Amino acid sequence: MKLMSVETKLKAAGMKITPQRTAVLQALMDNPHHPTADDLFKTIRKVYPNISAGTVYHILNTLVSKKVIGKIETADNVVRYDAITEKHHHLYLNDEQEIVDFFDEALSGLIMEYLQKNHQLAHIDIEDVKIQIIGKSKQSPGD
Amino acid sequence: MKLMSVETKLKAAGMKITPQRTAVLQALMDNPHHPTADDLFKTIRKVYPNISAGTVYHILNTLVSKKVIGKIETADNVVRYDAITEKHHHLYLNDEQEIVDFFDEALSGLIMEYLQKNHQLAHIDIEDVKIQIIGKSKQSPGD
DNA sequence: TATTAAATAGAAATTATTCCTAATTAGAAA
DNA sequence: TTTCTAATTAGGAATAATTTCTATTTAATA
Repeated sequence: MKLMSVETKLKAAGMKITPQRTAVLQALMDNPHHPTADDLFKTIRKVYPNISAGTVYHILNTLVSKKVIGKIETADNVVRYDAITEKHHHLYLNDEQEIVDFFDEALSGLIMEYLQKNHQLAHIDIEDVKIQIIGKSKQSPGD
Repeated sequence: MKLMSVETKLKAAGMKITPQRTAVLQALMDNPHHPTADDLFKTIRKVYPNISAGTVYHILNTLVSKKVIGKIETADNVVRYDAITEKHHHLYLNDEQEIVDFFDEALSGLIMEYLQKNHQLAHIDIEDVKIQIIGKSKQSPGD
């Protein structure tokens, strides 16, 4: 899964391979900072100057719906994307300036197990549990 | 904390008490469904017909910055608000159609304790941990 | 009750995203 | 290979959510 090329991923999702899709998915895979659609648009336009913003948005939506990429929740009104589809969590640092991936399968398991016992959740089919760790870098002198 | 009136909350935050602010905070406290700014605007306008949308947005921003209310993260591009500032988690049900509060201090403590030991987080000052439980109501016949 | 800094109304501006349509193109089929 | 066709894209207009602006109003203090 992790090592699939852009084209393999697109094919696996049953999507036609186009230069635009290749560029969008590659740009997202190359950027670990959970970019917005506009971030990606600007990056791609440098090498592919007449790609349309609407196309980038459209491709991102398709990739999300086919579960090739993920969306990230943010407290402002921009959608961020994530090339990593393996279950993982996020570290929201310095007032959401930075969102860092955080992998810890043991923790996910621990929580899942704990939640199974909760009667408030008895009638819920739990699909996923995501943890948001909100914090600040200790060395940052600000505030 | 929980039982403070709207006016007490505003005063405690060092904010002037205005009818608009009172209406916005009261409307949010009366709505457990994590409304958007526009939801609140429409509700308030019924009883206060010439309140301005800009004012509602502005008041909500002020309330968030003074930590009188909270923002909720969503995967689409709308900001939702939460009158409850006590630490709690959220249940995202049926593809985010519904966001339900979930209180479990024991779980929060468990996770905090677990995370303290993680060396990836050694240089992070953890301020909060939020859990998003994504799931579906079992009885829902859809999909 | 007068003063003044802060708050609001209303509208315009901005930002993020979606929608629309004609032109193009990837991949299947011949 | 070439042809065909449904899917994709460019470009721009439209929409939605939110912010900004400015003149007017108002809450709280003196």
